[in-house]
Amino acid sequence: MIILDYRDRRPIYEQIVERFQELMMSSVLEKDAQLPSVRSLAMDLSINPNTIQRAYAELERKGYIYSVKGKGNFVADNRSLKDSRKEAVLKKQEETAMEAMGLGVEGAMLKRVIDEIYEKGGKSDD
Amino acid sequence: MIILDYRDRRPIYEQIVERFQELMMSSVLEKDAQLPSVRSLAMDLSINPNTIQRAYAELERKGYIYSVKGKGNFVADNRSLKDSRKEAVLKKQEETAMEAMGLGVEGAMLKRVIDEIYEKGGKSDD
DNA sequence: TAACTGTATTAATTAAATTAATACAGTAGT
DNA sequence: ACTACTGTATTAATTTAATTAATACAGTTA
Repeated sequence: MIILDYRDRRPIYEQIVERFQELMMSSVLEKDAQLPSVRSLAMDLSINPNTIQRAYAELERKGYIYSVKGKGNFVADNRSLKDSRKEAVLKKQEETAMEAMGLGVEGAMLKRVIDEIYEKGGKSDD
Repeated sequence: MIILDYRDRRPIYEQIVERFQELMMSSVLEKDAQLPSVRSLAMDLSINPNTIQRAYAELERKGYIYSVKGKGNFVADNRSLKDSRKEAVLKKQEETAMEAMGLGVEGAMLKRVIDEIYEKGGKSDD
C-alpha cells in the first residue's frame, strides 16, 4: 500500500502522508476505513513507529483521518476535503497553462492532452 | 530579482536555482546575459557566497548557464532546455487532468481555465 | 490478565544545509 | 605590476531537521 523512496529528498513521514492522501482522495480508502496500526505499519516499512505516529498526527491535523484511542486511526468524512482538492486542482491547471503559454505551447495542445486522458478514463464531457 | 522564503522547507540554494530557471525559461534572462557575481548576490541576499556557488554549480550542471573564470556566469543557449520544459509541462498537464478526473471535475472545466489564461495573455488559438 | 490499539515525552543519532575562513586562478583597467 | 574584480575548490564548524530509541501511560477487546 505504501512504498518509500529513500532517494526522495522529502522526509519519510511526508511521503506517507501524501500517499494516504492520494488513496483517500481517489476513494481507494473510503470513509471510516481503518488504517494500519502505528506499530504494524512501522514494522512493514522497517522504520520507527514514531515516524508513523508523526505522519498520522499530520493527517489528523489536516482533517484526513480521526483517531480513537485503543481502537485505531480511521478515514474521516472527506467530502469537504475533496472539494478543497478540486479547487487546488483548478489552481494547478492555471499554473500549468501560465507556464505553457510562456513557453509558446498552444492552448489547443493542452486541451488535446485533456481529451486523451478523459477518453481513456471512459468519460466524455464534450 | 531573487526573493528568499525562509519558511519554505526547501534549501536556499534550491530556491535560487528554481528562480533563475523561471527567469530563463520565461526569457526574462536571455542567452549570454550575465548573472550577478557569486559574492555580490550573496551580499544582496545576506547569505554565504558558498550557497550561491552551489546554486550556480547546479545551474551549470543542468545546462542552464556557463561560467567563464575571471569573467562571470552567463545564461546558456537554452533552446533545447525550453523544448524539454515544454515536454515537462505536457506531462504536468496529464497529471493535472488525471487527478481532476479522479475527483469528478469535468474536462470542460479545465478547458475553461485554459481559455481564461490564454485570453488574458493576449493570445488566441481557437 | 494479555495483547492489542493510540499518545506523549525525552534523549541520542544521523544527515543535510549553511556558514566560515581560506586559498588559488583568470580578467580587466590603470 | 598592482588593484579589484571575477570563478572555483577545500576543509571545518555550526545549525537544523528528520529519524531512531526507549519508555511510559491510557483505552479496547477477548
